Amino acid sequence: MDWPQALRDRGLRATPQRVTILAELAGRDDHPTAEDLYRALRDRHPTLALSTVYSTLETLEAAGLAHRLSLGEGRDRYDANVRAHAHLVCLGCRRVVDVALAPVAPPPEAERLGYAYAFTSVVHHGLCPACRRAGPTRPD
Amino acid sequence: MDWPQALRDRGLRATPQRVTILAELAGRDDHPTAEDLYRALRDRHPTLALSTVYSTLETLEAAGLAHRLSLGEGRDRYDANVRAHAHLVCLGCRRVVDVALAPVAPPPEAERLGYAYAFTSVVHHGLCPACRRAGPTRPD
DNA sequence: CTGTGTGCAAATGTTTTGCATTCGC
DNA sequence: GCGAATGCAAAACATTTGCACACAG
Repeated sequence: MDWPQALRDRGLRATPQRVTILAELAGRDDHPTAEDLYRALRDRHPTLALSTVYSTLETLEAAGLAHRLSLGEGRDRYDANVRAHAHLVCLGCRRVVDVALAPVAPPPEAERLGYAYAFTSVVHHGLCPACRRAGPTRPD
Repeated sequence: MDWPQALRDRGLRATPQRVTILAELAGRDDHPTAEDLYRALRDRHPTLALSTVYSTLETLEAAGLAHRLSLGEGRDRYDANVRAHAHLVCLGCRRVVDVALAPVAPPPEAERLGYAYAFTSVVHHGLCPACRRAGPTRPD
């Protein structure tokens, strides 16, 4: 994938920081946080600032090149998978995997209340195999 | 509703703080944050501490008397409506309303990957009537 | 009485902001 | 060269924690 081009196509400047962050995010499927990305890129990019990671992620999200996930963990995760999909979160280890998104209808209230419906986000929860084994009794 | 009893039924001490917080939360449908509740109760309950609101909300959630909503606003909201329902969030003003929850199936990946499926949360997004009028062009 | 809950203050962790410097275009 | 992006440090927030005192059961 030509990340510099993808950036310019949306009218964004293709700075090395943006390209690196976008490539790193797109290259992993573990839904990293800003800090995760920062730590992963520090070696290759010693002058990279954490605040640049934050502002870049905000920019990427606004440009539709990344999605932000707020799962109630105190920090946000990011996802370069921009195709429609749902998430499956482990209640034990908090791992997040992308899963298929079944078609969702807007709620009847949307029309009744006069909302312009936009989209729906779906987050499934469960216990992953490893956590099932680790602690069979764990509601969390 | 007998809040002290509801608390004791779950094995919790019915302190005045808990009763007041639970009653306030149950009496509103705007999905307040911890700070919102704290500010609303301050007058009636001058010695109430914000940290008590936080710990009480955590306790109520663990007891199944409240739900926590993480909508990516930087702070969490709470909801005493414990019946299964979805949420509809306005992209403009961030207002949150409860809406009907259509039946959701666990994603096929849950079984395929060996997850013990638990539950799914559904958040719809749209523009409320007021925000549609205010700014017709506003992706957010 | 006893142990749990509260209040207060300080700490923590994430995200944001201000500003001078750098660099893509 | 110009204006947008970056890096760095400091600030702003939400939330958590430690601990002495208060109170529900």
